[in-house]
Amino acid sequence: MEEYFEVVLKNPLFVGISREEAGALLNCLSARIVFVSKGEPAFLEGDQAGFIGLVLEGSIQIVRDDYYGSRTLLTHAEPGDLFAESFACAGMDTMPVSAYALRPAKVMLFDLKKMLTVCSNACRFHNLLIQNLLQVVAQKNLPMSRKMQFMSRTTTQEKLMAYLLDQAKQKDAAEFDIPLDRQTLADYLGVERSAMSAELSKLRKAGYIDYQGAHFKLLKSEEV
Amino acid sequence: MEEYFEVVLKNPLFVGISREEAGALLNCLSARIVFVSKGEPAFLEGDQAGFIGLVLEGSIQIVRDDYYGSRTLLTHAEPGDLFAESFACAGMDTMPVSAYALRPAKVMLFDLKKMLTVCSNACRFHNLLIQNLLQVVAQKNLPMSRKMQFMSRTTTQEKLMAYLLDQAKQKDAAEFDIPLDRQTLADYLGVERSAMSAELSKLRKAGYIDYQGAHFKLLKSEEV
DNA sequence: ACAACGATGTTGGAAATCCAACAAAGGAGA
DNA sequence: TCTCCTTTGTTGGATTTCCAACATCGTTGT
Repeated sequence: MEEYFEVVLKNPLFVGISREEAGALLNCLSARIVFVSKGEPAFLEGDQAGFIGLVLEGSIQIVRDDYYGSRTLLTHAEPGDLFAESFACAGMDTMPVSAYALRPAKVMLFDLKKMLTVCSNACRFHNLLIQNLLQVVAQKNLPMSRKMQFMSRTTTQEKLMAYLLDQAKQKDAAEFDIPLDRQTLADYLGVERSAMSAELSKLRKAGYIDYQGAHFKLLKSEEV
Repeated sequence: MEEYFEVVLKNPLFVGISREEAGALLNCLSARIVFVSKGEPAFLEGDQAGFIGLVLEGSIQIVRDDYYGSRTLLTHAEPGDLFAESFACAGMDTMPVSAYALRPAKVMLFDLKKMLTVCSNACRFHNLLIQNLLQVVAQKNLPMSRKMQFMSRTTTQEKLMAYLLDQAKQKDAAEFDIPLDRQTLADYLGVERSAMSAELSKLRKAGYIDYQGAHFKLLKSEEV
């Protein structure tokens, strides 16, 4: 167990917990470690929910099979990442998704109930943990609703401008660097890369923006 | 205060709290009621975060002003609805959005700290409240990520099929009623209504689905 | 029954997007 | 420096979507 303290403690769920306290805490939560062979499931849709996973080694893919059985990748958890926490915290009784090991994986599982209930040992961690958990779950909301704002615009130009204006606002400057390359940005906005590049060019020609590589500049203050 | 117990208690945040307990609880949380005139802000971007709002009367709009000041509507809270809870729980120090009263409004404000900290009276509610809050916040994630799955498909047909397959799965039946009318569905999927209607027709002609009004039937089991 | 209205389906041209293929630019390594 | 390779930009044709306008259908109210 001890060899994984570092990976575990770097997760935001455990901020405020020291290495010395980790052992007692994990024990109190009756955390258990599970080995998952490559391609095998960590859990399957329909399995009982109510636990939170943390990847220690390898990687876990969360997938959803549709009505006819064809599969969509939802997320991807690497060492240090939590998974299934939204489902557990939302109070679902069974999992609406499945989780498979993309590579041979070790995952640590926590029982949510244990985390929420003040333990008999009256250890000081529960309150801290619950606040951390709340924060972790809440913080997932923000980037998602932000992304939705961009994606729900109709044209590629509008998506781009919404994204760039948001970046400008975050940096509080009309000139800034974006953290995504073109391909990643295109995927993020849900458009095709080359079409997006073309639209960027148009926006530049029209005098709305200027850019070079990842560096962008907003020029006009009118609506686009 | 008492006259609002009904609105307050119907919110999922307070499940498990009886009408008799409400007074003590709200007192313990030092909940305060604020009146907001039509068009006035309940709070502004940059204001200190750390509180949760609940609409008692009227309605509140959450808006975001972009870098140049043009405004986007994010959400809309009616009596009984919470607002700003994600920002507070995510631990943001200042609000990234503003909230205005669309109609003259009364809102109840809770200090998040008070909610998270076990009170000196050792009242039994805090634990319950925190769990409820966690659940409320987590449950916001699920519909959002679901919607994202649909919206991120490239073509309208794919969006429609993804939506319909999801409905089929939820109802666990190849035949089911959808809860949205065409216009609402189009908005939800981020496409244009008439174009969507046309695509529905094509899918029917191609033999993938059949439908009449809100009643849909999946026909082929191959990929679309 | 009839008119009025809202929701849905259909259609045709304009516009935007996708897609594939290629050009250009920039970096990393030999 | 010179490749090789990745990233970014450009282009043209096929496809899809948007948009506006209108047709159809069912409901509601008179």
